[in-house]
Amino acid sequence: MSGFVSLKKNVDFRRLYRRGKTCVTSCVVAYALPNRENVHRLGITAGKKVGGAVSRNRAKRRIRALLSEFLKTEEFGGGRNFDFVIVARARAVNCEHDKLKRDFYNAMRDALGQIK
RNA sequence: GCAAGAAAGUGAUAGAGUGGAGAGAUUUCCGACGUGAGGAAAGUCCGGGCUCCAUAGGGCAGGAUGCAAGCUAACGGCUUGUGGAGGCGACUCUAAGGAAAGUGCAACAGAAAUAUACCGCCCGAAUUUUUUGGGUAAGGGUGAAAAGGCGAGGUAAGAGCUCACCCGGUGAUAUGGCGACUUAUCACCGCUGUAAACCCCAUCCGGAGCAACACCUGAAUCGAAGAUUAAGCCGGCCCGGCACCUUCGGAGAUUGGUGGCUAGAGGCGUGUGGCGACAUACGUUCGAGAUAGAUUAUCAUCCGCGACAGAACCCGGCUUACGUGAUGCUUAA
Repeated sequence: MSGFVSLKKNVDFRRLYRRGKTCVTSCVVAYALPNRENVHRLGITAGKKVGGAVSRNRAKRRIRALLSEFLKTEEFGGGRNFDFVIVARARAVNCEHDKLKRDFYNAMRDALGQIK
């Protein structure tokens, strides 16, 4: 995995919700903000609306896999490091992979585009 | 009807964890095992281990349990039985002590709900349409429930008022059984239901939990000692004081790390004992232990088209959820 660590503290989540650049799609909500660390950091939120423990774990796994894929693509230039918070919505559990991937990529492009 | 069990497979690409080496939050390389989610991991309803705290002994309060004998580390669990209920049957269900210790409650209906008299029946009185005093609980009607049932005697009419038989209860004796209980005889009684109302009786129960607990690191801070003048502050300088630095000791925070942590009241097989739960001997077998939390993502193929659902200290149960396929024995037609 081309590296990121997990975002743990509630303070960090609140900072992203308040100041981060955001984009909403039907499957996910993405927040992004450049950080001063030398790694990317990722926090995933899957609330009770998503489902039970099985559903929530599945949503988190799908999103984590997509992000590691995304960080390796050409269009993500690199250079700076970012904090991400991805909120999983109920559809992220069972929808088609293509749709989730399209939504996720759109959300990330949009959020990162706002920063640049 | 019962019992016991399964909980899709294969391949490709990418990734994760674990071990080692470099590197030093990220990351690079190498290797191994083919390694890894449940029957309920769930609900957190009981019980136990383990840890810390409390504890002379006893009682009250509070809570739990409630047919018997057994099994078990223990249990509110399980086994085998007893009584009761259901089913043609295989079989299933049962929170099953006490209402004859006391208190409470019993809507509506009904005359009356633990004590009574609306209609009726009988006797008397007045009036002769009826009214009124008394007796009675056979009959009517109400209700979830109405004074044990039926027959005879008895009576003005009736009534366990008396008697025979039956039904039920309590007690005593005897029979069989370790026991719950069973069967029989005798005596007394005829008493509404409700204890998942209070209550009574018997038995049991200290509290909190792995975010327990132990250790390491040691921020601000306190005390003591020391050291440097080239270096901060106090006035121009020295001394001195404060701060800084070093050492020792105290106290130890949010955070962080390590242990606790997984081989166990374990699984499987065979033998022995037991109707059985289970016990025991021997043999054999095993390996998630994460810490924002891994145990996958995507595609292909296949078919029966994939239910309920995600370990968090560990075990024994209970309860609840669950698509499909399939096994054995038995019952009825």
